[in-house]
Parts: sequence; C-alpha cells; structure tokens
Amino acid sequence: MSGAGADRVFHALADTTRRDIVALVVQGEHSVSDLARRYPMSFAAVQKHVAVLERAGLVSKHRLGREQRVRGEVGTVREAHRVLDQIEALWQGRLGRIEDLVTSPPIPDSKGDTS
Amino acid sequence: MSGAGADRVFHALADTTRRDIVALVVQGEHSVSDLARRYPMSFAAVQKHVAVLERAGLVSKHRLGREQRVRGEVGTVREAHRVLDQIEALWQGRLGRIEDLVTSPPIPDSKGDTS
DNA sequence: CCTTTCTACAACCATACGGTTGTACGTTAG
DNA sequence: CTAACGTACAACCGTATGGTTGTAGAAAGG
Repeated sequence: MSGAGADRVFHALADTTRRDIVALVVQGEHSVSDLARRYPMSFAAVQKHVAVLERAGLVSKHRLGREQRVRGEVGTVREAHRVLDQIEALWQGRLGRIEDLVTSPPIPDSKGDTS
Repeated sequence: MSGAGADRVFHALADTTRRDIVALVVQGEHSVSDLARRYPMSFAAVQKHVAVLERAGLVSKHRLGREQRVRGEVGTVREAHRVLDQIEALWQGRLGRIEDLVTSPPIPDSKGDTS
C-alpha cells in the first residue's frame, strides 16, 4: 500500500466514529443497521462511514439474508502499521544512513558513499 | 491521544505530500522553503501542509536566523502506532473473551426475551 | 540605504466531506 | 398481497480542504 491507498486508509481512520466502527467489527461481524443503532446519527450517515471504510479496505461486507454483515480487515490495519514503521525506521537511522530495513528499496546499491 | 487528537494525526497523515514531509524531517531538519522546493506546488501550499502537521503534533518548528527549521516528532507517530495496536489487539482477542464486554452480542436463544 | 530571501497570512475558488431527508428495492413475516 | 425491515442511493446543504495569488514583515547581503 502506498500513495492513494495509504491516503484512503489514513483518511478513513481520521474520524472517531469510523475508528470505533473498525474497533467493533474486528471483534465480530455486525450488520449495518446494528452499527447505525450505536451512533447518534442517521442510518445513511453510518452507511457512508462504512462505505469509506470499505473503499479503504478496512472492512468488507457480505450479505446474510437481508442483512449486510460488516467485518474488519485487520490486514489493512497492519499495512497502515507498516507505513508508520517505515517513518520510525527513518528516524532511527537519521544519524547514519538508511539501513536495509523493510523499506521499499531492496537494492543493496554498492554506491560507495564517501569515496 | 484519542478522539480529536487522533483525528488530527490521521488526517495529517492522509496525504502523500504530508507523509513525505514527515519522512524527510524525521531524518533531519529542513527549512520550509527547503521543503517547498521539493514539491510541484506553491510555497504557500507547502506552508499549509506544514501547518497541518504542526497542529497534529507530527512536526515542530523553531527559528534559526531567518529560517524556520522543521523537525519531525516521532513520538506522535508512535502514538498513532499505538492506536493501531489497540485495534489489532481487539482482533487478536476476538475469539477468547466474549464474556464481559460491552459488545452486546445478540443472545442466541429466546430472541423475544429482551426486556 | 535598497534588494533579496524566508516566512506569514489573507482572500479567493473548486471540490470534497459529513451530515440530513427522501425515495426505491429486495427480503422476511403475517 | 401487504407490511416491516435492512439496505442502497440520490439530492441537498453548510463547512472544511487543498490549491492558487497577492501583500507584507523580518533577517541577511550588496
């Protein structure tokens, strides 16, 4: 995940209601109206929040009868995790140079920095 | 950090330019115009991005002569990290402890029993 | 002095966001 | 069939966002 994908994930997480929904549905599935009953806003508003989370890949939906069960996708949470890890890795290597961590450039690149 | 604080941090991270700025300034300080030269937008636009990051606590500024050096605040990155950790912890514990939480799971038997 | 550089901030604009209400459709219950 | 429930989506509204340009001040250099 990078670029627009990370944009979508972090934007989806930048709302207390949406973070709360994710925290709920990673513990177990809930229908959309089940979620809507928990928040002081209209059903359509909660529906939009779920749609934002779904576009970001943080939740998925699947029909069960006339309900739509929402499930949390913890893998996408971990991808956001990884983006923050990269930043922290840059911070740790700020005095020397960037080590061969899980960051994007897998090329050893024998460039000979000070020669 | 919670609520509005987390909102601000995740919103600040929900932009590729801003994440890139954070990745730069955690490695070392940069002046605002130094940053502005790196992106295909106006100085004022970059200035606004830095302001968003500063309000979120992801960077700090301090004057050095006529320049304003921007420094990354990795502690705030770690706080965002922690929010994601909490969500993942909920996911890991989803099967074990369904006992005393406020999750209000639908009672499997006697559906009309709820008073 | 005057000029340049770096910064700050206001005004403006197009678009997106977060919320609302209303309408419509499929599914289950009577 | 009819009614109720769960969902989906469109239209609308106020505000925020991300960008622009322009103006203005403070610090360094000629």
